[in-house]
Amino acid sequence: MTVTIRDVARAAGVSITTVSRALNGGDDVGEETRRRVLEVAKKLNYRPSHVARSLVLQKSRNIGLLVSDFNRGGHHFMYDVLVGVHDKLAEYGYDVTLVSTNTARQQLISYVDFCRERSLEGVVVMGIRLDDPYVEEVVESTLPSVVIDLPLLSRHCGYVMTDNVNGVRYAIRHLANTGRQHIGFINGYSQAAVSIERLRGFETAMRGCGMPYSRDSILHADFTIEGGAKALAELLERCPETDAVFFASDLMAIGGIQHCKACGIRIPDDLAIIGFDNIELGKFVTPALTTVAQPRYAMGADAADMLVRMLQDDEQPSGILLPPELVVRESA
Amino acid sequence: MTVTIRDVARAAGVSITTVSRALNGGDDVGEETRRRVLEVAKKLNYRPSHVARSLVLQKSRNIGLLVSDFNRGGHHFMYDVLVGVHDKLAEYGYDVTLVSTNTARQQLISYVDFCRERSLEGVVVMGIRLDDPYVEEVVESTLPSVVIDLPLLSRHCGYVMTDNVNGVRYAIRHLANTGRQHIGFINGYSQAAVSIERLRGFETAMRGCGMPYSRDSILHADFTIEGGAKALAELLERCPETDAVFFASDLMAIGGIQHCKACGIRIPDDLAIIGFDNIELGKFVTPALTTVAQPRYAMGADAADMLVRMLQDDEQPSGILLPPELVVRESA
DNA sequence: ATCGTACCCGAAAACGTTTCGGATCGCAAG
DNA sequence: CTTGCGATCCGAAACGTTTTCGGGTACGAT
Repeated sequence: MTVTIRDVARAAGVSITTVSRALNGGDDVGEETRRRVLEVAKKLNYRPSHVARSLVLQKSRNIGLLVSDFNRGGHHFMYDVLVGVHDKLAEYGYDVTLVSTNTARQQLISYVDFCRERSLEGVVVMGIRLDDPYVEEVVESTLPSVVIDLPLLSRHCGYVMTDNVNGVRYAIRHLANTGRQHIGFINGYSQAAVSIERLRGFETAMRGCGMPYSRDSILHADFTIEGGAKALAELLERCPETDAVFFASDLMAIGGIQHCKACGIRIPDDLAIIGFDNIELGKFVTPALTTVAQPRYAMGADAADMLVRMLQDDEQPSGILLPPELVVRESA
Repeated sequence: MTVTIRDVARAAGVSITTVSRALNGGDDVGEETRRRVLEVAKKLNYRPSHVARSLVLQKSRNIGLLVSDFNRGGHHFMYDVLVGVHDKLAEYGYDVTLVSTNTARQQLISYVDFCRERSLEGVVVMGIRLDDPYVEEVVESTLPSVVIDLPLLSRHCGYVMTDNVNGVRYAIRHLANTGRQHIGFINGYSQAAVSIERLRGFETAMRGCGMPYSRDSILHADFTIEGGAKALAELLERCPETDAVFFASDLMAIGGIQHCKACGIRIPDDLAIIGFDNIELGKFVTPALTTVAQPRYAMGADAADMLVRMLQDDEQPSGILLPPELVVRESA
């Protein structure tokens, strides 16, 4: 049925050793023989079996893409990162297999064991949170891994994330430059690593602009539209003088916009709004959302790149911060 | 380093044959022996090597998810389908590896060969078009496959798609029921299979409602926002009496909305608009978009399900039509 | 004593590769 | 004539499993 190296050897009148060498560019095979072997291999449409090769080489050239929670909000984010990871890995000749944590299978065994079973050489992790039970495993295991959006660094674990601190600074600076005086901040789920970073960014940026702010003007929501709307309502009740709000995600910002529409608050005249993420949606809400863009595809590609360098050149893992970009539209 | 079946055998004082049998539930192994083997295996944290097993069983329990063009518009669509495919396959104990057609690697060898190299047992295909060179390969190859959104049926190839005809009918019926008299249709890229289906749906639905329409009121665009806007402009020029438009995609419909805003056309008073896809965006544009929803996750899950049944029970492939749903919001 | 019958268990082949350590040959050098 | 050597090739082991086939043991019946 399937044509093996033995078939090629027989058809070319040489040993399988010679076929292997001829195909893999080994040096001790005659020029004439190599030509014949290549020709026969092509005629038979021979494809070397990756699983047999993996077995003997003890390398699968296969890496896992671990998605901690597949059906969480950030579709766009996940998808773009995924494509970035795939493209870069394909470029290096690696395959990628999907690994999710929320299927019944993975509940039973640890994800490291899951990868060991499949001889995955490494793994790119995304969608994980600080309070996730996986964090410990990722950090301590010897399985090479790169985490997206969570600053985990160890002997075998690196990370790539957006430079949230500077991203927030761009936003705050823009608000200050356009004359806003009382800036509120609606942050995300407090156990998300990005929330911590963005809070730090907010505080340093405010201080950098010499702008006073009170604890009252910093709220937490849950990254959803409804959460954003509710949080904004509370913020405005606490601090009625607020004339600008920075949301830690576009979805929450859109919730904010909806709240304003419902209350007759004019954007950006009465209140300026800036989000974070640059989801496609933001371009189409009215007013169009000013936001901080993350280089999603690049995050995936860079993560893959770092993982490959760890595997091939056994480079030390590192932490990479990718520059965000302020996208000014109508809402601020 | 890694613990193999041999280590377990040694530690348990039995042969590797017995270990294999004990772990896989073979029947001719003593109860006491089995207990001991299981215990030792657990203590050593033994994980059977999938690649070794794949080699001897000649089955990889691994299926490919072929994405014809990763970075085309339909992010949401692709992602949801992907998750559906993954979840269902995980449930059955299959792994899924990503296969894309637009990397340099896949340009060199056919996708069937790509799958053969990796011993993939089957493949779910999405994002493919009628004029795609892959179509022929998918249909003719003996590699079990299920195609999303393209009605390809052969000995080893089935498909699952939304019931576009009925989806369109729901939309048209809604427009007719709300008193619209002159309905236009802006279709997508003509080589997309769904476009053909949707055109068919439009024609039968219009006839079903006893509503006259001219060829002039049917236009083609390219599934993009800009394309939708331009197409609507031309439609209104050709047929100024138009009081409702059905777009073959939400993105194009949103383009239509933008055009209306720019021209001062009121929605839905002057013009009713309905889209197709139910992308997240539609909920947030103003006016909120009325649209036909596709069961994206279910499409992926059903495709996976069918593929597994082909593999395990060698069932014949079939064509599955999933019911769409009309989501009425503000634009019609 | 012989036979049959369960019941356990192991040796070895097989899956398709890569690679190590020779083997053969021709030819130049001693 | 031996020796050495480069060039070219091959045999066989190894990777970690599953499975076929057969061997052994114990026990009861003939």
